[in-house]
Amino acid sequence: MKDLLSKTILKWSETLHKECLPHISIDCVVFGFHNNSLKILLLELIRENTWSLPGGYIKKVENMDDAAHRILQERTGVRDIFLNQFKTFGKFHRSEGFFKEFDDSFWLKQRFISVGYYALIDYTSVTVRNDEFSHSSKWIDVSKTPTLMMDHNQIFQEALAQLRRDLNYKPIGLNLLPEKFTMPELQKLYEAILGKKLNRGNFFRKMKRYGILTKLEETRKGGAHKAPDLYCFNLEVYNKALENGLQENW
Amino acid sequence: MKDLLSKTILKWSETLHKECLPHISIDCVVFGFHNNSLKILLLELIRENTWSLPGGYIKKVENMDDAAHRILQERTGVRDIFLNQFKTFGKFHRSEGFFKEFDDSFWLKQRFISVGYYALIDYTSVTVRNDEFSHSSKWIDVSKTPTLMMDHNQIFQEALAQLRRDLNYKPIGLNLLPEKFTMPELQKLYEAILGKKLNRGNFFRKMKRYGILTKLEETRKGGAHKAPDLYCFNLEVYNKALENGLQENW
DNA sequence: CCAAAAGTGTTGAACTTACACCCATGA
DNA sequence: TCATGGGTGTAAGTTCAACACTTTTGG
Repeated sequence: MKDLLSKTILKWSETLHKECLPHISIDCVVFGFHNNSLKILLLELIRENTWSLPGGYIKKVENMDDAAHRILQERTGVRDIFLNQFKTFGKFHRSEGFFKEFDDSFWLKQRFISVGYYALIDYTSVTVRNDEFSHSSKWIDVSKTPTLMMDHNQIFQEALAQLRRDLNYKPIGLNLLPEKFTMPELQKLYEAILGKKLNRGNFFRKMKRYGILTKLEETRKGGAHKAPDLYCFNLEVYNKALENGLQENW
Repeated sequence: MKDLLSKTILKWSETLHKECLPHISIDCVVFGFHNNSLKILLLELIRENTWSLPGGYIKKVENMDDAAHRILQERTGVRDIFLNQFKTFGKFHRSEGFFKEFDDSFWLKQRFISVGYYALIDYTSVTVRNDEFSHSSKWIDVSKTPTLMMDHNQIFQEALAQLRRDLNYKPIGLNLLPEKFTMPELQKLYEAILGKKLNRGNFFRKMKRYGILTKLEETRKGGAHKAPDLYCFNLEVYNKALENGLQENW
């Protein structure tokens, strides 16, 4: 076991042991929206063909939610990320296999219970940074995710399911889109999350009825066709509406 | 610090240290339904006026979900409890205060991140057992909960909120009611969870439309008035219906 | 001019809410 | 007989799905 990943983990073991709580980790499913499709941020580890969700550990004197924010800020450069804790994964064997051939003294080989968060990020505001464990970070379409390490595929699937359930209860559009967006973009986002086509006219009317959008004076110039109107969210109405949830049936 | 609670904790410290994962605990909000009102199971600790949610720790070689089941089985005697993990609580200061005056060597004084589960139990099938830390266990109406230790009031509130959201997605009636029940009982359960009155005729029609109930030949004799019909759930239809959720609007 | 975007109209079905009314029946 | 439970009727209002039609406008 002398590959680069092993060496890197060994190097970090002592620091992690000193600073972080043992047995508890955080895994993040970071959603972004680009080119009309929903994507998640995946890391390719410095060991070949090993994909992982971004994650990290909780410092001994740090709130758990703060740890999740810190982990993602280090990774994406974005402050004030919208984060939602959705489930904690605690199977005894969940990381078995992955660290099999590592030395038992490796801090990362201990049993971990992992708290899952999903994050919503405006794709355009992210500059991904790699760390010592990962040589590349990529946005991957949710329908084309590769096999991930440990139980990360399951964690991702549960995050996506929760995202769907949360669509009418959390400011999902607000956090996945840039400040200004067009109606077709918003519709495509909803379609991507729900995994089905929606009727344009009805979608328009429904959004209008909610009253959560403010139509701006500007339009988006430069496209090949008619310039679509730009909208932004009316934060006051949006947040108030979410208290009781929007409509259920799509 | 020589009161009974301190002594008991000290006595258990070594065993817990050997057998359980540090820094991780489980707290359970156990819901039951009795006398037309929704109740939760609370423990009165052997220190006076200290109320707590039932909880415990995860063994080093045990799945987290199994730990939750074990903890509740020891407490209630019920196997196969319906359990739903709803949120994990990880504030750094969440247990601060409570163990302030305890010796630092106490295993329970370390920082804990607590995984919250809510449980649904048929009230009639429970025989509560106390343990060395609690001298009594009581079912308390959700609207009359006392002040609980640490952040347990918050944990309870979040469990109740999640229970409401889950009403159309989880077999909540099935797990809170005895096998056979009457339509007024089912309606009272829904009213208790949602915290509002529902129209009887419409409730009846809605349940009928779902097709999740099977009307039995028997009636419940012995009441002061007309004997109400007994129903049970049609498990096949019920489970299938829950896959996509029932209706939203109550 | 064309294709995309914006906006409106319509229709039937389904569902909700809020009543009211009738019948059955156990003690 | 009377309070409770069971069951149905109805009317108004809302929402949704599906479809079609018109208008606008950038390049």
